[in-house]
Amino acid sequence: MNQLDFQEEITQFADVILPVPVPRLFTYRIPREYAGQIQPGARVIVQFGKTKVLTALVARIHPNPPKQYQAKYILEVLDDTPLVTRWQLELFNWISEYYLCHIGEVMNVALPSGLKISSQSKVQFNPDFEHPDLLTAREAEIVEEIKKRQSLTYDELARFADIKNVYHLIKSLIGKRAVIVFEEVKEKYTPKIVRKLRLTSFYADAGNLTELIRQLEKTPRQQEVLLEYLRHVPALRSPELNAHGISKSVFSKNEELSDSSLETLIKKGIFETFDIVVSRFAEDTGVIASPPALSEAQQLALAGIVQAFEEKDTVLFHGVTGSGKTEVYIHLIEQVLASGSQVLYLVPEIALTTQIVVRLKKIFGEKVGIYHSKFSDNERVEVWKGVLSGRFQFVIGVRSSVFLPFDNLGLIIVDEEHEPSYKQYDPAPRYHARDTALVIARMQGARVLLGSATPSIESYFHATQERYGLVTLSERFGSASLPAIELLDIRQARRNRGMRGEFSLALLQELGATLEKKEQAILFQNRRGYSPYITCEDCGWIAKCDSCDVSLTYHQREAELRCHYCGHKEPVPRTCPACGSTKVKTIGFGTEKLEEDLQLHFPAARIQRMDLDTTRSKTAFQQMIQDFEKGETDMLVGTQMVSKGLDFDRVSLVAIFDADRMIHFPDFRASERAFQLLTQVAGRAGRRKDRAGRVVIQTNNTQDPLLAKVIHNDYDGFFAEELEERRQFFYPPFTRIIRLTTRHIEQQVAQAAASRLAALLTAQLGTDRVKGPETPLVERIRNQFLFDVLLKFERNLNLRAIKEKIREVVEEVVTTKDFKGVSIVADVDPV
DNA sequence: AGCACGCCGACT
DNA sequence: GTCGGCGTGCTC
Repeated sequence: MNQLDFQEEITQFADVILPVPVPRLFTYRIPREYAGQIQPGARVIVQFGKTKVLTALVARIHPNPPKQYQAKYILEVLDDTPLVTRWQLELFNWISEYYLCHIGEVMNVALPSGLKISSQSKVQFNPDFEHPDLLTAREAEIVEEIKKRQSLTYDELARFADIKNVYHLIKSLIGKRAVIVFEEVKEKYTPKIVRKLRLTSFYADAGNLTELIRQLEKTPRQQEVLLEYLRHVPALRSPELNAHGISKSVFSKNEELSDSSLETLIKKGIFETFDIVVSRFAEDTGVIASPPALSEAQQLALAGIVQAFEEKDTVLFHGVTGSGKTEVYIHLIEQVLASGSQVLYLVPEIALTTQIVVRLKKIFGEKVGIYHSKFSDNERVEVWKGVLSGRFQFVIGVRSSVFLPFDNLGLIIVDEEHEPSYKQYDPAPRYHARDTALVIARMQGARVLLGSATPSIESYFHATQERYGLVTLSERFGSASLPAIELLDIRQARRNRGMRGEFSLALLQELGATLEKKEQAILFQNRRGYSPYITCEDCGWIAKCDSCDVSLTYHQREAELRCHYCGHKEPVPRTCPACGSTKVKTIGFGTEKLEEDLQLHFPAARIQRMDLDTTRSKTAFQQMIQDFEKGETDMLVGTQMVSKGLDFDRVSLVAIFDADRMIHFPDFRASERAFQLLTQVAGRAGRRKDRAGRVVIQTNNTQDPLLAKVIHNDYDGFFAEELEERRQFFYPPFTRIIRLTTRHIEQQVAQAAASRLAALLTAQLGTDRVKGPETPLVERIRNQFLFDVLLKFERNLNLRAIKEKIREVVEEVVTTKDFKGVSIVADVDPV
């Protein structure tokens, strides 16, 4: 026996990642018939526990049988080539360590659910059931239902039987041989199949076809169908084209044509139908535009970036709003694609509108894949496979696209890198897509370009420390100028009777003038709904959520009160539930009220509201953008949605409400957020040179230093001051933060667990690094009380070992008897 | 997570 | 005795 044969005899084992929150890999035995065929990164089907069947991901293969237990066999192998690259496996590992989560949770978020098969336990009537007499009356009723519905999940059964724990019931029914349980496995990805139609090969011949047309004179309806087919497919001229046929739906949709005639032709053997698998992404017909010409300033920026990449792997591109960063990206992308490397272009969720996509598709055509949460799962699977096969060399996507199976990235662009929406909170992993991108780039030797008009303090700090390159573009494209920003003192206006509701007279005048000039306005209020409170004027009662510690927001259109934390809804009370008074009033205002008031002031204006509530449907957002672009909307009222990357030509006025609230939000990032948001919203105005833009900020404090910096577009001044604050109070970028949150139905238990956690951590890490426990801003959500323990670490400290300690301490606290039911969430680098 | 299993209190 | 709630611990 030579050595090769010998090796084949050795049983191999696979350590797999399971898509469940268990703390380590599990080892399965590879069946002989798959020996040598399974690679790391392939998916396999395994049984986990007594009944569950799951899709697992092979992390490594080795010949070492586990010593403590007998490994189960892998049931099936789904991929003969890796579905997940070795980089990704490495990345999963990094994320689970860095962000303190389980690797299975990473897998769960990374893979589109279409690539995960899982089983569900179901009960089914036993066809060999012999003794119905053994059943109780209630059981008989339940068995009848199971028989009627074929099969039921445990949940469905629990609901029908109206019991909480279904176990004893099933146990009894199985014992009486009335039912059997089985595992239903769902394959989720289904290829898109199109039914097509063509002439059978005999009639594809020109001579036979001509003869056929003549023969069909007698049956004009059938002839009509044939002629219609020939209009689409010139089979007479080119029999080859017939082989591709035509989508059958073209015919069934045409009401002029007789369906039955077509069916007759198929029966006669003249036409035949066949199925083909098609892509869900329309093949581009290749209308390729060339990259836009760059202005002199843009060229300089491009050259600066290319040069900076010579020395630094990461470059921060600080370009003012409207400076045309996208054009620079396009040239850079083109260069990288030409060199044969892949490109990932990350955008915040909302910016992924037709605006950018259409533009880039025109230039890069079929190479571009789009990855977006509003895509169906099948579409996501196709993008995944397209990246793997090389069809998509370039992907534009939201945060989760950092998980796509790239293996040769040359460039990652993180557009609007300051956007907090790059950080995921729920579910775990609580990863930051920008920071993850930096890690991927380091693994694959790619460059990262961070773009923003208002860089995050962290990124700009790294740039000033020369860890990143820095390229600045400080003029707007096409010699448009930055908008003039004006502060309107509403405190004074209120004294002088200069307010009409939430609008100052000065603002109303500006809005009127904008309408008159047939220009557009954007009104920004970062709060949705009609009003954040309703209250009783007589007794002071305020509508609050039953399960959260927040007031309910009044939504007028739905006539509802809603909790923005747990989603709870209830009808609006006509009278005060506490004292019966009818004087129930709204306090404060959201976008819905602004919209209503605006319409009263300008009855003829076409007004659109854009917030979470009006953009729920897949197309609503795009429709609004299109209407606004075409000038079919005069005024757009919205939340921060209107601040992100939208590019409209005709906006000459931007109005900002409630700026003070943003600035004084109790969070160390409030100033940064406010500066970014205000600057970004302001930047929507005057993006073309023939229309100067104006921005009006209504404020109670015209002397606010932050507003002064927004007005003068003084990023450097803002940065210097903010950095000094952060240094003084020991906040990022000088420290790294890990926030641990305890949760429990009882306040005392949550607090006690947090205290214990803090004490244990203090013992390990020292008093300086542990802060708390403290109550978070909202101290109860979904009936659970929350407490925070904040850990702060010096920037240059290696946290690897410390994070292991944290894991242990958390484990210790949640398994303590007194803290039963306490859950602890770890958020690394919270935003 | 999701499931099996066993303990225990309530109720016929 | 039996039924159903609830807590616990394990999963290769």
